Amino acid sequence: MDKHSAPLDQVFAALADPTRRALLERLAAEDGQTVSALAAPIAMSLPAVMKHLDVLEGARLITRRKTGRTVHCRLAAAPMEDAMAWLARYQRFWAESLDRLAAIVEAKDPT
Amino acid sequence: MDKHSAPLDQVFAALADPTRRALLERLAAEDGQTVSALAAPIAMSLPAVMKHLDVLEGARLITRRKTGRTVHCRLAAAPMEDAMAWLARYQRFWAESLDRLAAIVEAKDPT
DNA sequence: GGAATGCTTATCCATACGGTTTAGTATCCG
DNA sequence: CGGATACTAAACCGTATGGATAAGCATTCC
Repeated sequence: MDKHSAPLDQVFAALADPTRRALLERLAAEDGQTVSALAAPIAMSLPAVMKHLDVLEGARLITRRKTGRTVHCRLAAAPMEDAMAWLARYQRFWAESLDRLAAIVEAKDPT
Repeated sequence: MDKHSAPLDQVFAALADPTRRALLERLAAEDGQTVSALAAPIAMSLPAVMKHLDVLEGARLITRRKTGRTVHCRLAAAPMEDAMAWLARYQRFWAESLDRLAAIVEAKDPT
């Protein structure tokens, strides 16, 4: 189940940057965009965007394929599944705190 | 809904370190542990652990309360909900690829 | 009061990160 | 062939990160 995944370290680190999250969102909206198409709307030099793509590829969140002189990027969301699985183990804690809050509210107002 | 949350940047960055994830896991197992109790099993200086706790507190993933000379840490999982919400938007992409795989398998074996 | 405990602060260090500019390599077009 | 296009590589820079030590407070205990 983690053949397509990268260490959580790299996945979470990759997701910690807003530019990189934006790149993923753009690929989610339209997959297979070229490097320069992705870079165009970003107020940043091409090499800087390249480095972000390197990080995303390192975390296996995208794949790149060169055809001719253009490189197309594809979203590879699989590692996010592991990240979500990790987070899901804590779901009960925020749910629980809501329950506790409800209990407190209930106790304060015994109708 | 994000009153208790920190920017995704900080949450994901906090989660990107294995020491910090381990600290969260330990608090999930037993909440309210003291700083030194948390630090004890970690092969690292106390100040180093302190800095990790600072990062976790900065991401609002824990809270600290001092009583006497001991400080107790409590898990505050709420920001994880935002992180999961962000990831959840991509769930269809990994689900989709599984569907595709299923379709391929099915096509290859037309019984 | 004095010593031990529990945490914090300060300083320092090496490496990683996020950005820049400049230069280089393919590839396509005319 | 020559030039434009699309990306890549290299060098550099400031700041942040993750670690270490050493010293500094409070607080509790004897």
